[in-house]
Amino acid sequence: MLSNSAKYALKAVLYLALHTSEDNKMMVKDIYTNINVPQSYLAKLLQELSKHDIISSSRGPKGGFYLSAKNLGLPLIRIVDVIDGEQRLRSCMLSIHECDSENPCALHHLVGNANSDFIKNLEQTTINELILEVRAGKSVLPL
Amino acid sequence: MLSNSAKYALKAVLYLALHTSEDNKMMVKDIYTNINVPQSYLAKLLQELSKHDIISSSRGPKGGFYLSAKNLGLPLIRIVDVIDGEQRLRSCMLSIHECDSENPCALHHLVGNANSDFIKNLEQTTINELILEVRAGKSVLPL
DNA sequence: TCCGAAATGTGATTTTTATCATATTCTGCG
DNA sequence: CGCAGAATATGATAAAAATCACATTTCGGA
Repeated sequence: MLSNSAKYALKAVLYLALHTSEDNKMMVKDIYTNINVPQSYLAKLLQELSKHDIISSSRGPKGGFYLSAKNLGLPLIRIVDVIDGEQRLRSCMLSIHECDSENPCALHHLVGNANSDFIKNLEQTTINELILEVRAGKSVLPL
Repeated sequence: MLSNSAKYALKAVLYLALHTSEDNKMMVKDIYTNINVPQSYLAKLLQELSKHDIISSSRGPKGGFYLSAKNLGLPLIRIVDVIDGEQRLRSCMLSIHECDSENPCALHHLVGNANSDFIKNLEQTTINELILEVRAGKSVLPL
């Protein structure tokens, strides 16, 4: 469903959302231990996210990664689409091309709306909204 | 969610369910073209399924793979558990161990009951039930 | 202006998954 | 019995995903 990379990326972004801001950046080496992702792998992922303007960064001393207000408004789907590509999440359970709700493959009913609901949620929920829930204690981030 | 192998296995089993029986067996070479799975890869998967008594087989001339009445009564989950292992399907969206509905991780709500519903369906639906739906025209198997 | 701290870019290595190939064993039939 | 047709066993190769390593660029501050 989600690749390891996408999960890592989500974790990292959520962590940044909780702990950084424009004037409180964070370096990879201070992040990776906290979210339990291999250092240089995380570095690569963050660079990718940064390149696609999903997170922000600045180099040099006092530099690091962070989330701007603008970044916080992005829907979660952006993260997984950038890392996994848009296909992966949206492919049919049996990887059959001609499968949709009009012409459902045999497993379609079993999945039900599971997958499409999940995608819809990822599209409609912003990073910020998710963080608000965490702060409100409605969910947890035991990264 | 499901590995390629698991998808292949599901396709193969469904195909066998539709087209074989105790006295109408089928060889890999007559199956693989129909379900669009590489021949020797399919062979390996069928052997694995056979070893775990999910499908039946017999060697020699007039031999091949088939589904017995007993096989038909198995729940679909058996197929994916044998091929993918029991962990894969059941791991949390962020691969966080301590994540369940009691103590939901941040993404838990986004997935909603999607995943657990799917698993439940796989557990409760037998191969035969699925095939009946296909025969009744309620769903399609464009393998 | 120069040094060091940080991200960035590039590519090599390892591990897992998918795929292919081939030798071996079993079994029905003449 | 013996041969040919089938699954079974084993392991080699290819491709993709995950991981690691290091040289390069950029930038703030002394």
